[in-house]
Amino acid sequence: MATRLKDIAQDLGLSVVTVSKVLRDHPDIGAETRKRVLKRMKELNYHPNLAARALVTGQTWTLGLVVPDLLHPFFAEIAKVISTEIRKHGYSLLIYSSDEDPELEAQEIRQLLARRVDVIMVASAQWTLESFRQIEEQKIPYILLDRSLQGLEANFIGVDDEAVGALATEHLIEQGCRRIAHIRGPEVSTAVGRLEGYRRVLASYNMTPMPGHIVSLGSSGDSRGERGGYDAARKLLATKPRPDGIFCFNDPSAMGAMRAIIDSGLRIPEDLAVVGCGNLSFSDFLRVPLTSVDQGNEDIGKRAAALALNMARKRSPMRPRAELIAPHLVVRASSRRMAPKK
Amino acid sequence: MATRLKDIAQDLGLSVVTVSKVLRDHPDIGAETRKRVLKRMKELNYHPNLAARALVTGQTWTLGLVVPDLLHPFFAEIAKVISTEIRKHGYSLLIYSSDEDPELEAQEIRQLLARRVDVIMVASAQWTLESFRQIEEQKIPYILLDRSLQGLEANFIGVDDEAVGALATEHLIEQGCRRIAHIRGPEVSTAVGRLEGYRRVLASYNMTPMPGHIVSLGSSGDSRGERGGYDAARKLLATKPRPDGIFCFNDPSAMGAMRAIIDSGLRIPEDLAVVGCGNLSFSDFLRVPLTSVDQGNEDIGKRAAALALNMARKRSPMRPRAELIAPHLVVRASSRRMAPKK
DNA sequence: TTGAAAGCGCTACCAA
DNA sequence: TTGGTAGCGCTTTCAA
Repeated sequence: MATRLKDIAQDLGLSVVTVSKVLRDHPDIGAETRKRVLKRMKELNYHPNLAARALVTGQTWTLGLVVPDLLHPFFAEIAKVISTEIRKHGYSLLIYSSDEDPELEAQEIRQLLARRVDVIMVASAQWTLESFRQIEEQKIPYILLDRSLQGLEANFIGVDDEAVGALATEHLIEQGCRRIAHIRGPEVSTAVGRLEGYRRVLASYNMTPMPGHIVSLGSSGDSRGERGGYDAARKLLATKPRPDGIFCFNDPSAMGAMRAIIDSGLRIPEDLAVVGCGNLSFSDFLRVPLTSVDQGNEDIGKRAAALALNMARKRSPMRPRAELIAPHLVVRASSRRMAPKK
Repeated sequence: MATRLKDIAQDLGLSVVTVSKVLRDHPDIGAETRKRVLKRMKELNYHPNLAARALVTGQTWTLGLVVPDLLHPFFAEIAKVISTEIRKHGYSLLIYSSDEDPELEAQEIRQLLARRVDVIMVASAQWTLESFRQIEEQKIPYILLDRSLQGLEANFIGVDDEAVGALATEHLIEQGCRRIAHIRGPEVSTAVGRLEGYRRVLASYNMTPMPGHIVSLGSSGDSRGERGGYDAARKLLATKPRPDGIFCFNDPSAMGAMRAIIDSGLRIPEDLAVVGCGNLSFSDFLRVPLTSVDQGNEDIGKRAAALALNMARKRSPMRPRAELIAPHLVVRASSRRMAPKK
């Protein structure tokens, strides 16, 4: 059906090998021959069969990416950046969305193994290390994105989550908040780290979270956390004393929380200051523009792409390395209670 | 490196063929043999090499998707839904983000051809039909998503854009708007269709767009249209008479437009009603919750997946078919100027 | 500078 | 029920 090297070779009275060499810019080919071959390739609209090539070379020129939710702008951006960066070097990206389901994720990783991708990247919802042991067994290089796993010494690229929590909490304190609550995420490293940073800063100010002031984002399934943030904030608003500042695990949950606050007739930031994390592109357009910790989404994607390309080329495994990205705060109306200090 | 059929066959004193048959659940295999083989496969953590299989069968079990901007929630949702749907049937998805660049898109389509994916899906930023002629030449089935192309008789799945424009415009008229402006999108079928619907409804009410009341979203590069919407709205606000309603090409541009309106001290919807399109998940959380035309994102993804699976199986090409999805309006505060009629 | 032979891991076909 | 042979389209190696 599709044109093959053989067709071109026959047309031109050459051998398949010669044509193959032209295809790959092999040096020892006569200028005239090369020209003829290239011309014929163009005429026939020839595309080399990458599956066949992969079978011989062992390289698929394909990378794999598994994220928990491709619709979440954070992961969408990472996917987009990686895809764009690696394309420049001839690689393509298989993308899977695991829906935060460890079983689905494991299945997707198995797919990636069967497809012999050159590098696997995962933002994992996994509880166990089994999937990663399997990857290691096949000697396929892999990178953990955003979320690290206990007991797994692997390449990791993500934000410094403790710094995220610290930054947000410190900011709220500076804005005069004294009863700072936290809406925490699920049991993955990001949520744990942010909680840790929050606790650490409070402690350093001799403060301590009041009872009921750390509440969990329920796993509301498909949603990114808007619903969970709403519900969590309702709980917080019912506590006494009421918090005067909330650090939310991420921006969607912060959006939900802000809605709950506004619905209850309170003002942001006067009655309650809110800080999120992710600095999503629409933060500026919300009812109250949202202060958020920026985790350098694009940076994460770019570094992941660069590392992956590096690993795809190297045959010898390198020592796993963790790249922690420093977060920074973007202050907007949702937390601005003091005049900016100079 | 990785385990092969041959390894398992040797271990068990069987032929490769027999093992291969077990792998594919071929009926005529002894129960005992099957059990032994499966056991050994599990032990060795065997994954069939799909590249090798693809070479023989001509099927890659891979579908390709090209979108203009994976970070745009509309396309992110389509990508996610398709990926999720096809996985159930053993297919994986290669995703590319073309950045609205026809040249990049053409390149990505060429990649997909080289990779012999079973079906190609494209939300195209193309001006010419060349890429699609190439796809046709290779006899790879393809589906156009969201945007159709003039003169190309192809499978298409997307919203009925004229209906989108009509729905939005009619709604604004019902809300008492009399000078309805339109912020139109770039020169692709979606923008053209929505403009057409807008014009048609105005005409049916014996209205006509005032001079300067149709303004173009500039191509502000990477952005989804927030910036373009802002700039476009500024232009509209400077016209006399000023519009009292704006139908925006999509939600991001509507967000930008609303910001411009608020910045200029006008009220939404009292002074100016705004309607967007896309019904993105955060529409509810904006400064003024945004009325938007829902184009059935999930539905588009599901139908695309179903059609693609169908095409991947069939060897015989079917007649191209267009599936138009009927949009519906989601009314929120940004346009609600009248009490709901009963 | 060119090409013949071998083989990548798997499946299709047909014979035992 | 099992397996030998051939071959998918390409690259690698080595000889001409």
